[in-house]
Amino acid sequence: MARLTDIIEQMIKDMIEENEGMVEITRGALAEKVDCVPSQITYVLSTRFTNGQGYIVESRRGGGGWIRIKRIANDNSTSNYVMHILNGVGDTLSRHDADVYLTNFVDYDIIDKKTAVIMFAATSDQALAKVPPRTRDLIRMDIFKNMLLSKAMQLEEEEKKEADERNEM
Amino acid sequence: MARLTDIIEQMIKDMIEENEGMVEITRGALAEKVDCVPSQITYVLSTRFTNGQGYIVESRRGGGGWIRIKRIANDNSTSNYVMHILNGVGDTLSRHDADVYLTNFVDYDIIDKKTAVIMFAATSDQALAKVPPRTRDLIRMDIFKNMLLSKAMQLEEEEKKEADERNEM
DNA sequence: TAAATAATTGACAAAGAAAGTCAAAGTGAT
DNA sequence: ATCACTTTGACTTTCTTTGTCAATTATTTA
Repeated sequence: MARLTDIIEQMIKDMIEENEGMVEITRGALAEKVDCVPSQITYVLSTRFTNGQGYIVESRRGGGGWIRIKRIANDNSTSNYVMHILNGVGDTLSRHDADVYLTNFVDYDIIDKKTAVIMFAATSDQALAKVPPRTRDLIRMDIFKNMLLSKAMQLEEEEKKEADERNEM
Repeated sequence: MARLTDIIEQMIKDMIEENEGMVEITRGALAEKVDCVPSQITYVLSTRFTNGQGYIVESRRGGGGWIRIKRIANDNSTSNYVMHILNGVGDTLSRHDADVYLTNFVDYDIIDKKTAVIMFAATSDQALAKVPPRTRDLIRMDIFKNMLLSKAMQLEEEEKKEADERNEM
């Protein structure tokens, strides 16, 4: 089961973790360590470290080249952040991408793990089994957006309440 | 006559039993063991391991793909209650009935209000606007059951943890 | 200094390895 | 004989792995 992809993904994430949000590698060296072709690294980066997944990847070719992977910091207010995501996403959402978003939200403390599990359940393939495959990702997105919108409203209310309490002092 | 379906069903259930509620298989391998076409496994999963029957099935395609089957253990009071509800409801769920159930769950302290709001959003007509009206209530029920099942699993885990803590004293 | 060479990553395509879908054909109860 | 359930298989979609060649940059050499 240990897919190469997953091993590489984890290695990079560990490195990022150890390095406070940023890591610089050379593709060839990492490939050698994992014993795979270099383009495998490229593949992992393009499927697991995209913008939507909260990463910025920069690189430089040529002798002495490198690949730098940064984790995007989340310094907005949380309700703003959610609204930002909400506006950025398109019309369709694969099961996998839903998972990625939710994991991110949990990591950034926007939703708690229990809520994430519920949201995952609501957008799972099993829940949508009776939806024709053609439209499944569309429906999934609608459900996801609706839940997220509710969440954003909850967050906004909480933030407002907190602000009020501060003002009363 | 031992139907293939039944044999496969039993095999999977045995595996789940041995594995504390969860197994991960590859469809092809299991099919080979039973000497049937892979889609037979799919059939068994979709008829015998549904949400209503207390199972959550996830999968992933592609190289290194898998199918994961989780069952709710069902030996605890609250999760038992939720499962009871889950089995009692039919195959379809109107928007209004969803609302009634959720209000009830909140009243009975099975889910908190925030979660209820999320679950409401997931089953709202707006979320399901693109689902043809004829099947909308069916899909709504599937989503509802999936979320509820996840919730039941969470509750069960919590209860187990609490019991453990009591035992440690 | 200009040109060649070596060292890197990038883009994309092809092949491989799963699982998913769907409809047709088979079986068994009633 | 019908109806629901099972079984099968061809085809599709998704994800992974590998490979090739192009683009870019640094370094060496003439």
